[in-house]
Amino acid sequence: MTVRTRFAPSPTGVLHLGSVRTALFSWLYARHHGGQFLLRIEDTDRERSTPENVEAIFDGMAWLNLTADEEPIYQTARFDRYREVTEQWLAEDKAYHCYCTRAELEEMRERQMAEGGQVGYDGRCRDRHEPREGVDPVVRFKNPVDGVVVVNDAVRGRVEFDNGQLDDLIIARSDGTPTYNFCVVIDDADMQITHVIRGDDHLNNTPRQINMFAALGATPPSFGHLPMILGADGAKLSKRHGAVDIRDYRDEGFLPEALLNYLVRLGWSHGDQELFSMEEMIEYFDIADVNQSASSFNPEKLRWLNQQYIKVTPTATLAGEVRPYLEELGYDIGGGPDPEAVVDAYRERAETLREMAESARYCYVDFEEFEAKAAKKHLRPVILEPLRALAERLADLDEWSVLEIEAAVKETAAAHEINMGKLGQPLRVAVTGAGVSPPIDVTVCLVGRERTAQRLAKAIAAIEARAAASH
RNA sequence: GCUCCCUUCGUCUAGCGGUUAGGACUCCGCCCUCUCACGGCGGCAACAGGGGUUCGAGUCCCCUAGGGAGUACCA
Repeated sequence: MTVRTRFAPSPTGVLHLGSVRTALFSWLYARHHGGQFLLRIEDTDRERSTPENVEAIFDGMAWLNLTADEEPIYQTARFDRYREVTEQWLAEDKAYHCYCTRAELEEMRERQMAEGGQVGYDGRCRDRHEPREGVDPVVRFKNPVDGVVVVNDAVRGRVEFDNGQLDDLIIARSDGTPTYNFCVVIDDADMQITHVIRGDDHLNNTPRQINMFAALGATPPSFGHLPMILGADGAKLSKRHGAVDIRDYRDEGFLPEALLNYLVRLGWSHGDQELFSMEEMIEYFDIADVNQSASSFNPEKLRWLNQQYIKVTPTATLAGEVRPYLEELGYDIGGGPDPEAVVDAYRERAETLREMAESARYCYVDFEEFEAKAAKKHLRPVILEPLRALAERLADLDEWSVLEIEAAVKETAAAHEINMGKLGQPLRVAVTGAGVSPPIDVTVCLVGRERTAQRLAKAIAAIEARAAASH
């Protein structure tokens, strides 16, 4: 039997971290077993579903490269099918019309709550078929009244539910539209889904669904319920914990592989391994190795992982990835170094693409002022002569290369009998405006011959002014 | 309230009856070093509590506590 999994998001919200991990696990499971991974848009809630959210889902999945093997299924396109089953169940006495009003249901719930027992529909319309004036009925599924439903969950193990605890759920609203639990069952059956991997929050729905599979005369798929992802503080993941929308992570400069690598380790592990290529994930992933407990989202570790990926991504690829960020920051790329050079200089000192682009600002944009603290410490009169000599030396360089620049700095320092650091830091502040940058030869090379000359002149003038002021 | 799920360093996790309880992120030292990083080395830090079972329990069972989910004409 070919494995078929599905990811079934509801476009009532954007694609977020937790959904993505669910999608990833489903995708990995299918890939691991050489099966198919499908996408289904659960848009039966027409009030809250939006085309923008549908777009956000496709967009996110495409960015992450979590490709589906067949065209996506839209539940709204399948209303005829759902109606067909509803009619059939009504005819077979597997479902019934319920004429209870919302007020009546509310009252029942309150009474049950007050009595301290279980809360749920009591089935009062099971044997009351006559219509009631002014009430559009809902259709309820006749859940078995006794016996137990056993869920052999791939991650939880055997879980039993008493049918007595389950009530007759609504499968069609009074306006005729079908509801979630019902659609899921029909779709999973029709799509021939073999393995349902979904969030923990659905574990309680599973016994009802299994009962409906039976009513349909279909074999239920295997189930695997994933633990939740919590925010860093252990509370439910929300906006408070930073980005929720998966696209925000792209905007911040995370690489899709890094995000996926981070997510795969939330609730799953393969010994002590932290870094997984997509091939390795597919090869090693097993639903049986999935944890049973919820895990907290740790932004620091995601950042660390992202850097691990930045470090090994080929230069040309990475340059292509940072380009949009450089542009977004308004840099004139043509008027500065090749992004490939920036990428190689910064791959070991940036955790995100955005950070990388921001750090490289001085390569493309002239600064007005030297950073006060750095200037005070490094742009001092003592360094005036060496800096002048270096400026001259640099201006005369035949070739503007890291090697030539390195030699120029070293020889100038030696000629003035000072350490590399004594000259390097002032030079760094002069050409970048601040005290932190890649190795000085690389930095100067990045800044370019012209800007280096201008900025050195500016620094020298600043030091001269400072010297004059102190006299 | 009722039903179901969960519980190893701050966080992610390894562990599958006998371990000095391992790794990763974070943090702190040291080394490397022209700054920042990277890298290397070292350090801080955990079996929720209580009962059993067993020669022996982080590992098996029960209870308690604490988290979470569901209990919608949401998905």
